[in-house]
Amino acid sequence: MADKEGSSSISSSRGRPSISLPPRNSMDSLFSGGGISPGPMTLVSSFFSDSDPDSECRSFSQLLAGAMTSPVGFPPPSTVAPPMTFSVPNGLSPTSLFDGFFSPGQKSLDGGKRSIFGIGKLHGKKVSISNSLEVKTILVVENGEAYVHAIDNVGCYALLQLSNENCTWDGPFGMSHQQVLTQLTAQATQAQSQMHFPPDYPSSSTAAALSVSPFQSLTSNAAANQQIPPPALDGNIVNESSDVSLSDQRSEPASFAVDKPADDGYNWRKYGQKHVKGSEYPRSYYKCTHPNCPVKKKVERSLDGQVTEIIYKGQHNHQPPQASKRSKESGNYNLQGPYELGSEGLTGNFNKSKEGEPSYSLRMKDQESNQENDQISGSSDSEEVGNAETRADGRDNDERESKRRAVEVQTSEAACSHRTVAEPRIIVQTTSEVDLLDDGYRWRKYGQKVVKGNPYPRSYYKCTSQGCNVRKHVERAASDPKAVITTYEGKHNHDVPAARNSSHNTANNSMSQLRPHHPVVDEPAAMQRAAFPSNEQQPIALLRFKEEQIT
DNA sequence: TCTATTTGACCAGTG
DNA sequence: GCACTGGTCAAATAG
Repeated sequence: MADKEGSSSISSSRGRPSISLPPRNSMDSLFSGGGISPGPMTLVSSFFSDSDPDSECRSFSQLLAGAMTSPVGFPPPSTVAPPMTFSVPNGLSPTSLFDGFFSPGQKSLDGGKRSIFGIGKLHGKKVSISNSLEVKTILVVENGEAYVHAIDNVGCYALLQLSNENCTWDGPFGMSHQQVLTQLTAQATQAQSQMHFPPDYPSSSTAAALSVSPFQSLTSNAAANQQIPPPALDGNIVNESSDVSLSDQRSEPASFAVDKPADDGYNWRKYGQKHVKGSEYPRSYYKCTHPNCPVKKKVERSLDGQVTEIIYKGQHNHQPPQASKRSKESGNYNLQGPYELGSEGLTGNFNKSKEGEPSYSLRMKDQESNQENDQISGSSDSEEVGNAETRADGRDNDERESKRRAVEVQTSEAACSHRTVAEPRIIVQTTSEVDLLDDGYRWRKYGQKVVKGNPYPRSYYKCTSQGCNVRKHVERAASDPKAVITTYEGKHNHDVPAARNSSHNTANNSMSQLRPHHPVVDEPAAMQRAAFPSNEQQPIALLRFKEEQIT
């Protein structure tokens, strides 16, 4: 594999070997299989191959590729980046960088199968790898110098050399690749403001940075922006949460699949998989790995790894694992913390976090696009839902905790503008106490069963609306018949029946109405209802609260 | 050797 | 009560 870059011409540059970037076709061949063994290259390959050259979202590499006899014919001459030469330290080639990235015995942080992020060894050098939405990078630390090897989603390669003069090296990765990428992104933002792309040219911030000055030392910016946090560049998040984008492009799921579902702040262990009837895709079952935590989730994904649906069940009885720990364990980054974003461009795309707020709250703040809401919803968990409920009903936490609730966070299937794959549909199912019993919908009891240890039967209801598959289970506590556990499954595909949707039920149903899931900024329910008067006008992310009053 | 995933078997819910 | 289906367990397997 290391020899597969035969099309690259090696020359000397500043004492280091350098290569001229081969034409796009050659680069494609490097990353599109053809004897490439599974592993990181496969990952890269799939990542690249998924890019649609005809899509509207064109990346910087397409710009570059266009300048280099690109088959996609980009970019317009006025925006063509100058031909570039890329240097590679110690004779490493772009392909050799990715070849055998994780040597035997080395384990990537997500288990070594799909190395979306990890630290490994390459030719005796410690390297880290990450992928963003558009750019994969490998940070190679060698003799106190750092090199960032970046490959974007159409296979264009660039090498950037970092000076350590102004960087803090507190370890082999003192300056993380996130920081590097942040620098790139910051540069890109600046570059974007200086470059004039055609109107139909979606920005590609990180890419732009690379295309503008692939060899530009990042030292100065690095020093100035050391506090700039690493935004969520991790592919795991991008893939399934897709909450943060490096640019103002719509975020999109990466094409490569990951074994672990969305990084929602918790650690999960897969305990089963089954092909479910009615679904062409297998369903995976995950448990929260925290001891005694009952939370589970089901993830359905398509054959190419795209998550089509995530269903959460239960409530975490613990705090999310420390982000730093998770970073080590799963390769994800801490989204918490006081971010000091160094550029307006970044500010517009990344959400700051309030200190102490969960990372998923970070993602939920200031959501503008529906898709972002989608991702955020997917990242949320029961605790988050609880927070949202608190704000929604105005009750204090204690009371809330004593209430039974069934919350459904539903996301629509907004597709990326240039993708046909739907975003995952995410449902959160939790149960706790509630007063019962009219939730506005009409139910048909279809079963009842006496459970061992409980003198009261457990009842099963189905929504009576034709074609609606929502069900609920109602169980009374053995100790207190007024304490009822109601579990909802599924999502109503219709409005609340009119007769129940008016008059006295209006107030009660205010929680049942579809509401935007926006736990940070509270809105009067009436306003939200006005904004989303029907299911057909649902926002992408919705919360449905159901409370039932026992009579 | 350890850990996570896979997968067939089993069980409970549902029609 | 039976058959089907979804959810879970746990041994086998892979990394």
